Amino acid sequence: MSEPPVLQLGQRLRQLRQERQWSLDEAAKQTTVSKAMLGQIERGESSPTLSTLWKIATGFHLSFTALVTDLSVASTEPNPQASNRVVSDDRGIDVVTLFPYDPLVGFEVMYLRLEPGSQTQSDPHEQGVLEHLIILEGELELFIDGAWIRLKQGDRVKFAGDQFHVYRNTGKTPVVFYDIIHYAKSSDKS
Amino acid sequence: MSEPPVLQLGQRLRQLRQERQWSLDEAAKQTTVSKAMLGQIERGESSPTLSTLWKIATGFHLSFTALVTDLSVASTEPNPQASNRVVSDDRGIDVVTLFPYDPLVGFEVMYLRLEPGSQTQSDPHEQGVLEHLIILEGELELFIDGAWIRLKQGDRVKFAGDQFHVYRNTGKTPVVFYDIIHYAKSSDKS
DNA sequence: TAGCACTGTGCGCTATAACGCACAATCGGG
DNA sequence: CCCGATTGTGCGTTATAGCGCACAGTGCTA
Repeated sequence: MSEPPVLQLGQRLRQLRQERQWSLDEAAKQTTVSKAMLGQIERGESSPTLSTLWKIATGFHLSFTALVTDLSVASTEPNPQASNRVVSDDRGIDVVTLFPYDPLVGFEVMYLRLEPGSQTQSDPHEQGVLEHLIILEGELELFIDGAWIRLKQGDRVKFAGDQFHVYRNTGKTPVVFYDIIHYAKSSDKS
Repeated sequence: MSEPPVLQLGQRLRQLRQERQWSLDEAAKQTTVSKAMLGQIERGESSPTLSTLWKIATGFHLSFTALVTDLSVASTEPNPQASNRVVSDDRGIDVVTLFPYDPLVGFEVMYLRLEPGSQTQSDPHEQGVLEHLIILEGELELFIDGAWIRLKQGDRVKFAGDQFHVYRNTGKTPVVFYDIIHYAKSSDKS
C-alpha cells in the first residue's frame, strides 16, 4: 500500500482551516490543540495521535471520518475498463477486483468479462462460500450442480461456490458480470 | 462532545484481531507495530499516532476508514428503522432489490436508477453499516461527511452508511448504480 | 515614522508513544 | 513430571508528540 498519510492529512487540515478563514491561533482556540502543533501537522512534520486528531475533528465540527476520509486508500477506483486488468485464465477472460476482500464484511467483488467462445472453470472455493452473479452484458452459461443454466443481461443468481463450477460464453458478444463472493464467517480468505 | 475514542479503538482492534484469530505476536508481524504497543492500544492505555494507525489498517488489510469508521463523532442517534432506508421524493427514482438481505452473508444488493435532476437522501443506517457503490451509467454525486463527491461510470466507493448521505443526479442522463449494503455482524436487518 | 496586533515558525522542555526485552502463566508433547 | 513454545503484560529506554514561549515578518493606524 501507499505511504503513511501524514502529508495528506497536513494538506487537508490546512485546506479545512483556510476554508473557514481561521488563523492558526483561531484554530488552536477551537480545537484546544496548540498553534505550534497545528502548524507542525499542516507542514507534515508530525504524526498526530488519535486524541489530537479527535480534538481537531471536534473543533472543526467534523465527524472523525470526515477528517480522515481522504486518507483511505482510494476507495474510489477508476473505471475498470481503464484500470489494470488481470487476465486470470485462458484467452478472452478479464478479471478485475472491484472491492478486495474485507474481513469486516466477509466478501469481495469481482468484475469478469468473457469474450465469445471463452470459458473458465472454478475449483470449489472453501466450504461455506456463497457467490452472487449479476449479469451486465451478454448471456452467461453457468455450469453448476451438474447442469448448465443460462443467464442473460439483468439476471442474477446466488449459488454455493464451494463446488466445482464453470462460466462460459457461447454467444457472439462478450459477457460481462459481477461476482460478489462471500466467505463463511470467521474464515480469512487467504 | 463525547470522549476521545481511545477505548473504542482498543475494543475494535481486539475484535478485529480475534476475528482473524491472530495472536498479538501475529498481529505485530502483520502490522509491523510492536506486540507491546498493540496490547497497550487494545487496553486503551495509549493513543496511537496516525502513522501507527496506518500501519495497523494496512496490516489488517483494511482501508483506513474501515478501521476508524466507528469512531465517528456521530452524535446523531442511529436510525433504528433501517427497513425503509430510502427517504424520497420518489419521482425519478427506481429501486430494485437484486439480492434481499440474507443473515448468512450480512448484506443486500440494491439497484438504483436516478433520472436527471433527481435526488434521494438516506438517514443514517444503524451503526456499522458499510455501503459499496458501483456506478454503471451516468455520473452520480454522493454527499457524504459534509462534501460532495462525483462518481462516474465504472467508479466505485465504499463508505460508512451509518451517517446521513445523499445521492443526486445533476447530469443530463440517468444514473444507474448498484449498492451493496453490509450490516454489522450480529445485526439482523429487520 | 513608530507602535501595535496578528501570523506562522523554531526551539527547548515535558509527557508519552513505541520499542525490545524479560517474565509469569498456560498449554501440549515426550 | 519436565521442557519448549506460545501468549499477553510490565518495565525501562529512546524517539517524538505536544506544548509555551520568543521572535521575525507583515499590515494597519496614529
